[in-house]
Amino acid sequence: MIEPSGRRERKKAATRQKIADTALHLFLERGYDDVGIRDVAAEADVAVTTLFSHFPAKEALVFERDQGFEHGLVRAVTDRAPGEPLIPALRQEIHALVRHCTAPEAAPVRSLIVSSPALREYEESMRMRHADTLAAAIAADLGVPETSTACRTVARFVIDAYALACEAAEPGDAVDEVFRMIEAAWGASRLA
Amino acid sequence: MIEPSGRRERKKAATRQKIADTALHLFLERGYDDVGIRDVAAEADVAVTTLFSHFPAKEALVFERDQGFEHGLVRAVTDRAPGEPLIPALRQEIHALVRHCTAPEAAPVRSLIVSSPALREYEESMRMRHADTLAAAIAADLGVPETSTACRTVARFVIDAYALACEAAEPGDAVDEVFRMIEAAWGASRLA
DNA sequence: TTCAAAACCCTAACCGTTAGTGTTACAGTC
DNA sequence: GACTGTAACACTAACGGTTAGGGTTTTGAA
Repeated sequence: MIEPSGRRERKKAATRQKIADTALHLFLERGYDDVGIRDVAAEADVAVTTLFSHFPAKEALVFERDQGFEHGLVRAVTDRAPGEPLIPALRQEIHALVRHCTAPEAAPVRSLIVSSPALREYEESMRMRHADTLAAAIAADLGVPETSTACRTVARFVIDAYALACEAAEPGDAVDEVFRMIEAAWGASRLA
Repeated sequence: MIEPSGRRERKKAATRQKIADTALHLFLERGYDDVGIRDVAAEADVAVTTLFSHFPAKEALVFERDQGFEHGLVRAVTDRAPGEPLIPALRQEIHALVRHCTAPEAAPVRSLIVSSPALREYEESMRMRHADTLAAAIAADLGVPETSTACRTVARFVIDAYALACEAAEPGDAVDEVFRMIEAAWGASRLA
């Protein structure tokens, strides 16, 4: 109940930031597989255990900037104007997210991820959790049970749209193309 | 070019089988996390290095029986009667696969997988590779480039159908429901 | 018979991750 | 300002999956 004020919070955030920055820097410099956790910890001047108290796994160091992905999707559902249809709102959000991750300044990190199976797997598994969260948000918004197959399906499809577009030659066009398909799929479900 | 005849192949297969059987037995008995690779190797009476020359990772021991999943999907595309439409063929195949994995005798292995995050993640990542293979097969069948977004999309959707149905209360109904959506999505793509 | 390769074994390590056990620095209280 | 609980951090040592290095046996073929 007592929320810590000021310095302690800032120091913690600074430590976390320093670890993430150091890690990304080393990874980009020497490659993900050629930098060990012990290297990162040493360079960031923290103990290995401290590193793991801030991040659940080595891979998480790379996706530090990726916060807000899940939150953004949920908000696209919950915060949309009354009467605004679901799918276009999600389409717009996915457009934004895809632009963000295919931006030129994100290219080094992207190629880092693509070049490491461990990172690709980790990302995929993150996205699946996001799909579950999104499905729950959609179900809540529509007032149907969380286990609704249609909600879970469309949530997965939306995450697929993101993944496919990030790998496509023309990401923006890919989003539109996949979303035309999603729109049709949603129309064919009982909940449309 | 020279294919080894007989005994050597059989012995290798037998070793592989023995490792997989021993592993599954131990996992079901004591739980996935409470059985180490060294336990499995000792019980199967092989060296740890031998085990890893047969299986790429601990998780793979659990999915040994799962061979044919990918192959079945691809064959559903390539071996269908001339003129038979794509989606219903895939629907039928997914129905079969879902029945197989929700069958009562598969329940212990299923709950083993569900209860272990590592196994769930490994399965998810396997399925994604299957989606890529399926996408390539569909693209080849339709004579379009492998990078076709519509093909890659529908392949992912089909894999989603499998995953969603396996977790659904009524797997058969879930397959049908998701495939109604996929059918609509496919119809909305340029390739239909 | 001889030979190369395949399959296997053993040892020792690497690396991500965690448990156990302190130590320090801060926040709220007196 | 001293006191105290606790959050953040450190250190050591280990665990468990995985791999490298290097050797031995089995097998198929010349």
